[in-house]
Amino acid sequence: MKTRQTPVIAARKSPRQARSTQLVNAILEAAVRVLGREGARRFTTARVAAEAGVSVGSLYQYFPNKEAILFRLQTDEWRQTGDLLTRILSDPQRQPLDRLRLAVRAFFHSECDEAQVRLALGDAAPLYRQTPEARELRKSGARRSESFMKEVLPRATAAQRKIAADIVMTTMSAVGKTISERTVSRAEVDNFAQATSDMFCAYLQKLAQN
Amino acid sequence: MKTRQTPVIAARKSPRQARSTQLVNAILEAAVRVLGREGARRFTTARVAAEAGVSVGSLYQYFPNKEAILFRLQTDEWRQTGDLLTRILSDPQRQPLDRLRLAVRAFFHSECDEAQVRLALGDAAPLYRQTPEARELRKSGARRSESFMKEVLPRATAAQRKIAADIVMTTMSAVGKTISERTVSRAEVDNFAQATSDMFCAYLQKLAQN
Amino acid sequence: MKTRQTPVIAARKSPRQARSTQLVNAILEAAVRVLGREGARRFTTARVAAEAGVSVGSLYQYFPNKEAILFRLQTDEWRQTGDLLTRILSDPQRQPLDRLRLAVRAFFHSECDEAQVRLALGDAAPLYRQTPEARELRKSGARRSESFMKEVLPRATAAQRKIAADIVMTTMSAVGKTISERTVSRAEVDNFAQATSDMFCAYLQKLAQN
Amino acid sequence: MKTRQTPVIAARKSPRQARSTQLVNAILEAAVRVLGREGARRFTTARVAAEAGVSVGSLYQYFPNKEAILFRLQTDEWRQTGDLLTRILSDPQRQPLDRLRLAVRAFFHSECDEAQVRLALGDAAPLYRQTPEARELRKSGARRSESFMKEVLPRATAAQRKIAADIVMTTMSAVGKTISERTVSRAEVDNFAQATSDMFCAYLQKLAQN
DNA sequence: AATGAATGAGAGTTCATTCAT
DNA sequence: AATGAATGAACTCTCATTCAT
Repeated sequence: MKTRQTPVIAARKSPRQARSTQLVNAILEAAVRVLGREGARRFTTARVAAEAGVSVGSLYQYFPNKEAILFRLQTDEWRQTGDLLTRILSDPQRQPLDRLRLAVRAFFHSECDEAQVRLALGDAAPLYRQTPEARELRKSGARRSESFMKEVLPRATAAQRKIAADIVMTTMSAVGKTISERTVSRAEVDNFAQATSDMFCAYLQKLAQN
Repeated sequence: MKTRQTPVIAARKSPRQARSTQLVNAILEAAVRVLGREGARRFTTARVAAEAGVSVGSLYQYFPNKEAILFRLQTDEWRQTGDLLTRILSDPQRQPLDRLRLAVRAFFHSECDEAQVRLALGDAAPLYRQTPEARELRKSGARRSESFMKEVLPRATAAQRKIAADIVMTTMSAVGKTISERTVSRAEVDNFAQATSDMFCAYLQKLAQN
Repeated sequence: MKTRQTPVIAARKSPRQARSTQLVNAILEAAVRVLGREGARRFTTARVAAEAGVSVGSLYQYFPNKEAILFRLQTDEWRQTGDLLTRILSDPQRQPLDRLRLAVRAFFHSECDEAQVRLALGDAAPLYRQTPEARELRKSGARRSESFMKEVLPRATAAQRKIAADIVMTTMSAVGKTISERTVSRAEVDNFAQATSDMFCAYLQKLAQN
Repeated sequence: MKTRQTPVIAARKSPRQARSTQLVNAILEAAVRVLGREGARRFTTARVAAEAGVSVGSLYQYFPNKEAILFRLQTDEWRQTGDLLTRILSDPQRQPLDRLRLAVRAFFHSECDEAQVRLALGDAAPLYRQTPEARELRKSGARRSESFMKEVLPRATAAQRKIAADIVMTTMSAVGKTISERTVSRAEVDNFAQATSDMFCAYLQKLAQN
């Protein structure tokens, strides 16, 4: 048949039993390995199934299609990163801008871990982009970021905070992705995180003055 | 992406060369249309050839493989954008930071033109990423940007200027790509360009103070 | 993919050149052999291509999908039979009811030729039923039949002729198909044709009396 | 096809048998629904089992394979229709030809009920055609029909009656199937039944005269 | 008896590339 | 130089059936 326009990517069944969960995990781990080793182009259901030591049929019992696997991988990743950022940005022990610096650094490093997989996942983005779940995660990121801005820009209007939040988050994520694509050393990543944070801080301080 | 046009200098070439150039252009233009209309997934040599009114065989006479077409498209695009930025950033009539603001705006708008094609080209990136030409173009971008920084940060060290140039350019290009993926109005793009410029200016002014 | 709802079954290209025509014919003949030998269930594009001594790719150059092959086979068949019936039913040399008797006999025999293939084609009907072309052919059959009824029932109303035409044609085709499914001898087919004709004649004569 | 119901005699059976019967009926009812809703192409054991609220394994405990389900469905249907026809055709209260008219009408309407399922069942015919049971049912139909002909054609030879019975039954069933495939209104079905009966009566009356 | 996860052959279809004409 | 028919490996996904639990 025919190629589906908007692919269905919700997981096929909620793995209630331990066995299922194991299988799903085995598949996801295999997917990461295939993606890392072979790249997005050679990421096929057959290869993933073989790598997971599972039959294609079983794979399709848990994921309705190839996109669903990639989507799940990306979603898990986004959720993890989101949690990390939330934890850092809402730590009451530190000054807001210090938290921001830490967040940038942590985010950049997390992006650079398994850069190969991330790259491949990015390459596969056309397969899962524009799904409701992706939108939802973006929104929750926006909420987190705006609530952080309340602390940094207490006197700004909601609109001002919104744009500041948007620009900072967009920049962080876009730049993080870019540097993860250049294969760079930890030190270089730190430098980049430093510079990026400097830029954010300069910007936010200036906004706070007005 | 501006519509490709047969360059005037083609008239000077031998008939054979002129023919080739025409063909190559026809193919490139067709490729843009196919990419825009069908997306990266359905971008096939057969479709491009048909769209160009040319046989597959002829296509392969001018491009060794599918990737080469995409690469050429991206390269041309980068070159055009690079020229645009060079022109704006080196305009002696305006203050450096004003030039930067103009550059960001122009770049964002250029990224948002034919966003569909750009997205598709991005999706196709795995096919041409990491080629020497891509590297070369990045370097020349870096040079342009560093020379601009000499004007803005006259007292900074080369290393400082380098990192500032890097962060500004990386941010501009990554953010530009991101917003071109969200389908947004001209006004929103302007807002984003404004905010991004504010951030750059705040950062560079702070650096200039030290 | 995905299974297409209403399949596209128009032939992919009009075989202008002799080569193409040969190929198309080779494929159609191979299809008949596969259908006859393996049945509708095992009728696959791969098998047809192999039987035709052609690659799958070539097959798909001439037929957009599997259904199209079956549809073409059925269409050719219908057209042939339609021509045969038209020829017989409009022969001015014979009495109308004699023509009808001949038509029934010819039709039943034609149905019983290659009964195996016909059966398989019938089994495959769900794949091509309800296409515009199929409808068109049914309509042209109805026209032929109604014009024949003008001769047999000159004094009947259009509505009466229409229903007579419909019932006779429907019966002929339905019964023809049924007896081709029972594997029967030529003599038995003749007997059946005789009886069916008797029934038609009794009916039409009675109608003509009123 | 009437909705299947748990027969009253099930109460007399041992609990084990009752359970089996219930399960078999649940599966058969589910099969009808799947066939009607999804068509022959998508009629799968998994779907039937799910629809019946039963595991695939259980399904295979009662039916050796997919074909068996369809066969059973068709068989039941044939038996029901056969009973209906027997009842009508042997009613001593009415004239034979009136009974025939009633039988045709009842048969056509029964064929048109759940036409979707019947169509699907027909599409699935290759899976169960040519089984001994199918043959047996056809024979019993022939017997019923020949015994009816004894009343209508008392002076005809056995051979004459045989062929008359055959042609009438074949026509009725073939035409019934055909009109159930065209989606038509009750009124149209009545018209068709009327015309078909007229044809049968004209034929049989003529035969009776000789 | 009942379950339903697992299997894996097999289906339809696409497409980059070649090469005889 | 140009054509475009031909190739066939590769891909995604389905489903009848089995069998360990």
